[in-house]
Amino acid sequence: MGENILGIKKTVKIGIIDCNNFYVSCERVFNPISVGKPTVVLSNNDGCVIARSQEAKKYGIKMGEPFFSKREFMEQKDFCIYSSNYNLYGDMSDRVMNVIRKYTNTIEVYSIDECFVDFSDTPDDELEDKMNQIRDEVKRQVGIPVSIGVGPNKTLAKLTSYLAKKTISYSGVCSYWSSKEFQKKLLDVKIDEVWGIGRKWSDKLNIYGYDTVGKFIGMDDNIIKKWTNINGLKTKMEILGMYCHPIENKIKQKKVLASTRSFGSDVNSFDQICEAMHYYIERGVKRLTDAHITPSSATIFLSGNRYKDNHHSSVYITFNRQTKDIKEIWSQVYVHLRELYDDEKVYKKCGIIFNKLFPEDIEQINLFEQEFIEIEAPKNEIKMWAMRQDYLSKKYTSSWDEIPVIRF
DNA sequence: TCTGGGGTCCTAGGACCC
DNA sequence: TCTGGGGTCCTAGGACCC
Repeated sequence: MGENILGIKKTVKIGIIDCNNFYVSCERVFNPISVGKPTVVLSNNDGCVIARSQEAKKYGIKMGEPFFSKREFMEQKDFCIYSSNYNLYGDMSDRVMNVIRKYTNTIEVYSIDECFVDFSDTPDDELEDKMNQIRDEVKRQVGIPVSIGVGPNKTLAKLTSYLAKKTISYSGVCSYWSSKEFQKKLLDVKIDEVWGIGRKWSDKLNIYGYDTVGKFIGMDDNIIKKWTNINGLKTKMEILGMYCHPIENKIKQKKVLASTRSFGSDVNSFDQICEAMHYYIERGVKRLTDAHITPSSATIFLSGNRYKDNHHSSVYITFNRQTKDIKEIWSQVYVHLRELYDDEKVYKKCGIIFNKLFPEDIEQINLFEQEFIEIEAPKNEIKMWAMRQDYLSKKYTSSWDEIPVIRF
């Protein structure tokens, strides 16, 4: 190997390792009864489907489908249904990544269920062995099945992985260089399947007939730039074999941290909004503390049901100093929340987004620091806003009380 | 009456990702 | 009845400066 279909020399080998149906696979490790049965995992509030087993996909259950519209069908077909259990998934994700780290020094954890790795130093004739080893060891040690695609850049690694999954003979690992036939097939992939081309852009491209990878790379650069932005053009360049998106080996400093939730039911009381907002602040501060960062400003927002009365209001708050103190944050948030809240409206969601995050050892001095008037925290007793989780599995890996017990 | 040009910074909105 | 949450980045436009 060495050249791709367009005659460009290969210089790097980027792998994408992603967990198959990740949330479903996590549930199955601890609930083997679900293996072989159609299985889904639901979003917060048991709102919509966010993960599906192969069996569920065969029944036509779509990603993002509202649960209520398919609930009866799923019960009839004896589906296994789970509320999302992020404690479990986060922990399983760490375990998967740690196994992969034994095989490579260059890894970018791209999301909870996938990572990019650099295989450039692996000789061509050892690559497939190595990919198989990783896949087997993750399965053996963590119990999660993964797929691996490798190509000259991230976009082509993703495309390789996508196409391989659609191919029956595929056994979990696949290389861009495995055959010229394979590379030709990439040109027929629908444009909306390409990493970096989302719904809005693919709609526009489809209207003008640029509906496949092959047609997209034939487009004029300036047109692409005009219809999308610089990243759309980078996507074309990567499909042509250029290397535009390097692997981010270091953990990136977060720029914002959001803590928000939809309510379990509609809310039209200020006291309940306060309870919810205070709770989200507590959760957000916990995550700020874990990440060793401190905010100096935040945006709070209140919004209605986006499928009914789609109202939204927000306010940007600069704290009197950089702070992680819940009382201090609450006292400043409360004043603005009071102003934002409208008695006439019904709310479905609220939250806080912390901005201007600094590492906790760097203190930003504010010359005009003011004292704050402390506002009492709301009493947590109504909880109409609390989210629904009717199908929650246990914290098998992160709570001593819920560790699975094996009986002989 | 006529009303520059170039630069930075900030924000809102909209696209993308999982 | 019931429709997720948490991110990043780009661009346009306004404020402000000289």
